[in-house]
Amino acid sequence: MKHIARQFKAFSDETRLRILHLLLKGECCICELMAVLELTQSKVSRHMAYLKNAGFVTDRREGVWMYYSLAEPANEIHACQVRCLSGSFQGIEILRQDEARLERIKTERRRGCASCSQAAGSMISGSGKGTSRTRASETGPPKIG
Amino acid sequence: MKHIARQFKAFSDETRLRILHLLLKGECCICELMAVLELTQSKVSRHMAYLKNAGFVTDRREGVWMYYSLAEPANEIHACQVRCLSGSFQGIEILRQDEARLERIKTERRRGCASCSQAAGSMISGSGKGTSRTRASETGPPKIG
DNA sequence: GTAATATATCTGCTTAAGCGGATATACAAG
DNA sequence: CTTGTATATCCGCTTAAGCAGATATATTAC
Repeated sequence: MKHIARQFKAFSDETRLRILHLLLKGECCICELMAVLELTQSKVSRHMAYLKNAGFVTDRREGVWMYYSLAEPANEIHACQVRCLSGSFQGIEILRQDEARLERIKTERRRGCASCSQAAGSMISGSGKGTSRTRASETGPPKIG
Repeated sequence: MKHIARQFKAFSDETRLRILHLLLKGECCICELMAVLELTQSKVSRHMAYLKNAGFVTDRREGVWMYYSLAEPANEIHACQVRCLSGSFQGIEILRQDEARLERIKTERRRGCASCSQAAGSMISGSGKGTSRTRASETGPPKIG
């Protein structure tokens, strides 16, 4: 009973809904979510912990990067909740925008540009580094596909 | 978007889930919910206001009594949410108990016994009054069917 | 009008969420 | 080992939820 309330509570925050919506499109890492939703690192991380705790999300480490994706539904209730969530996302403008931005960012990454340097600061302060390859992108973790 | 978060938030409280579960079985008045769930009057009333505000519940006045029931789904999202909710209630022991208690209380009412006298106090303090008919039950508003 | 009853709302309080910013941890590379 | 990067967690704060108890409103009966 408490668990059910907790599950719905996971859906009761606008930021978490936007995150879940992006995860419906596929696996994301924290830095992608930060970039798409323009949120601080701690905020994204905290919400991911919440969603993981509620059982909706799983993570996978790949080097330094954590990749998050929707968990396989544990039971019919869980599956129903996710379907319901997905249905609720129809026709919401801000979510369409998020999706477009995510695609752009994923594409940029494929072309070798790092969407993530140091959290919400050093990329801006060290402005030259944005276009030049970072060591991180050379070693390749945020490659997709 | 905010609206969706708010709707799910309506499902994120254990008391509200229990109330919604009872309303799935049919119309109830505040005093029935108080009796079944053993809650204070202000607590039930507050949650009803919340649910009404979120669009899940409508009310109907009949004399002094307010009857609450699930609102007709306003759209497919709403309908889906209610289906999902209903599915989430399967096999939860406390909800089965609530349901049984509701049936008992509705039956008692049909036989003329008042399940509601003054809110959570005078019925207990004035212990003799519990079994004797109150004026309210003589005039008959909480009759069912 | 008064009295009684059912429900709604306000008041003051406690607890939980959510936040930004700081710090800690985990991993990779040298 | 040190350095750098990505993420997680802690700290202090602010705001929202939820609560009991008190009060207000609405309706009925007289």
